[in-house]
Amino acid sequence: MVVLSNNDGCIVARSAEAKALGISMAIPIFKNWDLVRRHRIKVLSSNYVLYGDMSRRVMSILAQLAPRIEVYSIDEAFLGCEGIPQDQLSDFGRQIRSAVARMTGIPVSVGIAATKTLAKVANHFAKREPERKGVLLLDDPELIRSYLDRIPLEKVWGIGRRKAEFFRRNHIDNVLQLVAADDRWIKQHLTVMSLRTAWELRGISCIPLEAIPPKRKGIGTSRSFGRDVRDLADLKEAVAAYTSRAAEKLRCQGLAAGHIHVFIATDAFKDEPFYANAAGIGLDPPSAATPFLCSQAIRLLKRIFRPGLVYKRAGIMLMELTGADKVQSDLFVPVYHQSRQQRLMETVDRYNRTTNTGKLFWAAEGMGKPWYMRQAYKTKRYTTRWDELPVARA
DNA sequence: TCTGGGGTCCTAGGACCC
DNA sequence: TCTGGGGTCCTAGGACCC
Repeated sequence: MVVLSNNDGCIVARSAEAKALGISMAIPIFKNWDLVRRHRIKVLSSNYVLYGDMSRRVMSILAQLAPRIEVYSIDEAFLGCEGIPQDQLSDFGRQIRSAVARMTGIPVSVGIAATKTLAKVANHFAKREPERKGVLLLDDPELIRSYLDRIPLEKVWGIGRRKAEFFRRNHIDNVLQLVAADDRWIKQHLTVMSLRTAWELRGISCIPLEAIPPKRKGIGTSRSFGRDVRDLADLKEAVAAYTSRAAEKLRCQGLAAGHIHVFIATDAFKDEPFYANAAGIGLDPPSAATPFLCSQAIRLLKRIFRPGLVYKRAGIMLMELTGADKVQSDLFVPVYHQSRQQRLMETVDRYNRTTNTGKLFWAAEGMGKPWYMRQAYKTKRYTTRWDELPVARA
């Protein structure tokens, strides 16, 4: 089985069987259709509603078991192990693994070590070495060395392809050599980011656990189109729909935006000349009202739209975020907080949260949405919609 | 024919201030 | 011949993460 990115573009997840058949990560599906048909590989669109719900379930189990939790991404969390005796850490890992499996059916792997970076190394091997049964504690210096000796540079958290290349050009071919490298040299050539990585690999914590998520700096929504978009009218609909989505995320976190940015682009893979442009404007006072944000977004779109082109992608970014209730009052302009606009938005959001059928949306988003992304192989939202519950057959 | 989306952080360089 | 020192803010670009 393989799972595709948005717009059914690239392969972004593969089952063990698909990996064994030589299907590589992040390859466009159209380059793999032969293999897919030959081996009857199941192809699925991604289903973010389902993933989001399962993620929340897993994270809430972890939050009950661990003293502290930092939810790092949809499928990863760092847990603080304060107060758990050293000789019980492996047991704690096994307990996490079995609780999550029992309550969600999802297999997880657990890496335990003195720093986040080393815990990620431990996890890397917990996942891959069957004899570890999904749990690996890295506390012994010799054990740590033996694993650092075996993990490829680019698999270390914070070292990507470019940095690994740079290290190799400079005769650092292995993580142990990086650990032994000179601090000044690392800082000079690769900034403090890599210096932190090196220290973390030596067991000195430089990246603290963040139990309270830091304030968001920007909220964006962008999509590739499911088919050619040439008309300003279609682009306006798409930009309005993306703005509406981003504004929902904004209000969900109680924020207002002080800046809005719109961008559009043609297909970079096509032979035709590539056009991409962006425009932004400050919003004073900051707002979280969809109609206002949409009107601003469409004004910006008109500034960058060039007729006669085939557009492939558009997006909007909301920035300079502040708490909606922290916005400075204005003598001449009504602010969003406690306005009729806000009451309207809250009513719309509440309706859309509590109803299962249909959705209240702005007419500017359009009805047909011909530009909407492809999702030809979508599974059901099994856990969040009454009408899409899994069916058990006798 | 068909190639994802949403983020963060750091640095260098420019423009400006006194 | 010789042209200061100490700051801030902003942006673009690059690298990384999932």
